[in-house]
Amino acid sequence: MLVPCASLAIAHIMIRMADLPEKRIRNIAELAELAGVSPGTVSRALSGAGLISAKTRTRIQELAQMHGFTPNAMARNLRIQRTGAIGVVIPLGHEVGQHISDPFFMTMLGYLADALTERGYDLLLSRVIPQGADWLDRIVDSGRVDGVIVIGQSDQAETLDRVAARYRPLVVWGGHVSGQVHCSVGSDNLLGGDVATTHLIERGCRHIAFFGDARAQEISQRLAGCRAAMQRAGIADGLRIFPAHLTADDAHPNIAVFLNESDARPQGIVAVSDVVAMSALHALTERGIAVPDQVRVIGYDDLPIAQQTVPRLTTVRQDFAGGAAHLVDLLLRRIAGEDPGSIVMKPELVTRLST
Amino acid sequence: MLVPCASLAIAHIMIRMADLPEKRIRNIAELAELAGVSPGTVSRALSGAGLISAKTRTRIQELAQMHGFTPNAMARNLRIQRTGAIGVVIPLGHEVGQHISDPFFMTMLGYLADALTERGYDLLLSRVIPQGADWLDRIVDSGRVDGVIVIGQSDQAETLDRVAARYRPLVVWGGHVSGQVHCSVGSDNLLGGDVATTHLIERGCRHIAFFGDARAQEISQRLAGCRAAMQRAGIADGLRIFPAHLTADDAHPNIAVFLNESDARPQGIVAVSDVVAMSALHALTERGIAVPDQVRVIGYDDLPIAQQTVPRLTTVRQDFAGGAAHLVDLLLRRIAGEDPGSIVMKPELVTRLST
DNA sequence: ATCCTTTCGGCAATCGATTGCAAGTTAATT
DNA sequence: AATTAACTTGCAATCGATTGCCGAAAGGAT
Repeated sequence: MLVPCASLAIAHIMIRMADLPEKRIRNIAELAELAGVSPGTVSRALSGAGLISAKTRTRIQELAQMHGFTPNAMARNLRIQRTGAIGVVIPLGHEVGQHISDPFFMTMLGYLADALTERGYDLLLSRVIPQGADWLDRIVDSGRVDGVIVIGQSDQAETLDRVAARYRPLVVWGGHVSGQVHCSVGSDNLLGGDVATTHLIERGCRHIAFFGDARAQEISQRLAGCRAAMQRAGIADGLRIFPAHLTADDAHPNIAVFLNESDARPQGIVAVSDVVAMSALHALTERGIAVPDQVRVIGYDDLPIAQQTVPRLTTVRQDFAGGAAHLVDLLLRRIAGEDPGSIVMKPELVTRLST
Repeated sequence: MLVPCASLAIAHIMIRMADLPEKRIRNIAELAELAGVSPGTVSRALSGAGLISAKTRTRIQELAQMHGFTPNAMARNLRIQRTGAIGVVIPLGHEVGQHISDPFFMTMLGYLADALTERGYDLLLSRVIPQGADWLDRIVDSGRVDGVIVIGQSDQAETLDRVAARYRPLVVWGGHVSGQVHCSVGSDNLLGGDVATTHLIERGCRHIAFFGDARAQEISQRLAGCRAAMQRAGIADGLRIFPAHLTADDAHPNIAVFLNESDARPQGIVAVSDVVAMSALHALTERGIAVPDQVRVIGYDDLPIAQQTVPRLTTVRQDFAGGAAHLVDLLLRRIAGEDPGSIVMKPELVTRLST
């Protein structure tokens, strides 16, 4: 059966050419007629399971292969009442400008694609700017997906909770707050913010700037962690907040403005993502401010780019691979009828050269 | 009609709670019974078009809204013979290690998601490692999509041509070669390689290293352009080729090895992507080699990260937004039965500080 | 050779929405 | 008032695969 790829391809072409003039098999009934059996039998033969003799099965399977026939997925879906697809939604709520090409989304998306494909599901990607109250309702009620994964809570916690109350197969990447209705997977943002800030404090920083837009739930949690750490160190009033946008393009000029205005330059910067941290690094380098000697910078996420910056970025690592696996796992269990709870993972400090 | 979000949400919940005990509408027939009309009428009312009196239409639409009913998409798809989804395929052929989180794919994917959503299509994402000859056949024959966009030709030109010969709604992002069967959109890679190399030559480089794996079609074209430029300058033997992997993680150590081994250090590096260029920058910076003073580096793509490197990366810009728009446009025209040809866009030199 | 137990395979209903055709209703015209 | 025209709506077939149920055939045991 094993032949070199090239000749296999050629064989394919020849078979198709020979078949096309003859007849193109469009559905199970036609193949059944060709094989001299009933449509039901063909269905059983192709779907693997079912009571059917081994020889008819292989005969029909070979016939199907020869004619390049695949049963129509839509008809199948309609009958068995599942689509085999999972919706992955990226809500761009609190920042209209945030682009899907943000490496954070993409890293997550890549892992999700892998995990879902592995389990035999397709991935239906939706990028939505949540407006009105029913953006999520439209997706879950569309009947196109068996379940939905939402990447990031943005500022849509209410909507998520409302939909989760009636639609079980919904899992969200993001932070967890007590009383939350929807099932979430994410790292402990409070702890993460604390760890980052504590690290800077240990390095001697007393004036610290937090770069991030606290309207998003995850980020406000990190900010709370940051505050807690400073309070504990007795330097609560050394904190300044700069609502940096997450878009790389926007962040840079804004940060430059901030550094100019800021009367007391911070000794440390807690950035809400590696992308923002990278922009900060860039702005600092450009005006000749040495990192980490004059200002220390810590990022969040530990995306691949964090290792490519100059200097390499100290950051708070989120386990995206593990998170994606959990998201898929919880979702499939919910589809199966179980009711698993949320998962909160521990973030991890990765010390490199920017602090 | 305009009420604050919060109260709208509450109203929603109340309506649902009131309805659930009563009855949940599962299909058009049930809604028809409730409204005292036939299923056909309901279908006409909800699908917008069709001859139906305005008052029955609004009555039924309001009823549907009240019960949160949306017609089943699978049944609809089966009947009208279209899925409303476009498959976007990322073949990871020539490099098994290449990850979907590569910013190049993601930038493209973002633009495609926007363009498709705008036209009312869903995006079904497939990340495949092409093995066997029928990885693409399986996708186009699955009956789950109305058309397919393949991002990157990788080393799969044969397969693409074979499938394109029988499956019309297929468009590929990548280079164009004469005699190619499949419809492609991409920039002129030969010209791009030439432009990049010529730029380095003008800056005084005579020994140039090409960082890229020429097994992929697009890349071999860029290499050819690079060769042409050097030939024209009469320094054809100043070219060295290093088959860098595109993965950021892999590239860095490999590049380090190359710089060690390489007896005559190149004066210029033509990188096959911004990601590879970034790795090169990093490797050079780490061993104290000044860019651009000792070695000049030029990238390819002009991804957002190209502006965030230190020094800012000179690169050959590909117009991804325009490319994505073209991909979608050509695909929809092919679905509609037209037969538009391939598109080759002009790459553009973006001079920054790394050369 | 007969009867009983398995295994195979056919029949037909079903999933839920769409749509051509025809019947029914209302409005308009002479 | 009668006839025609213009709308609405209902009926039923259709998209293509799946699956419960039942008859038929095959194999085994006595």
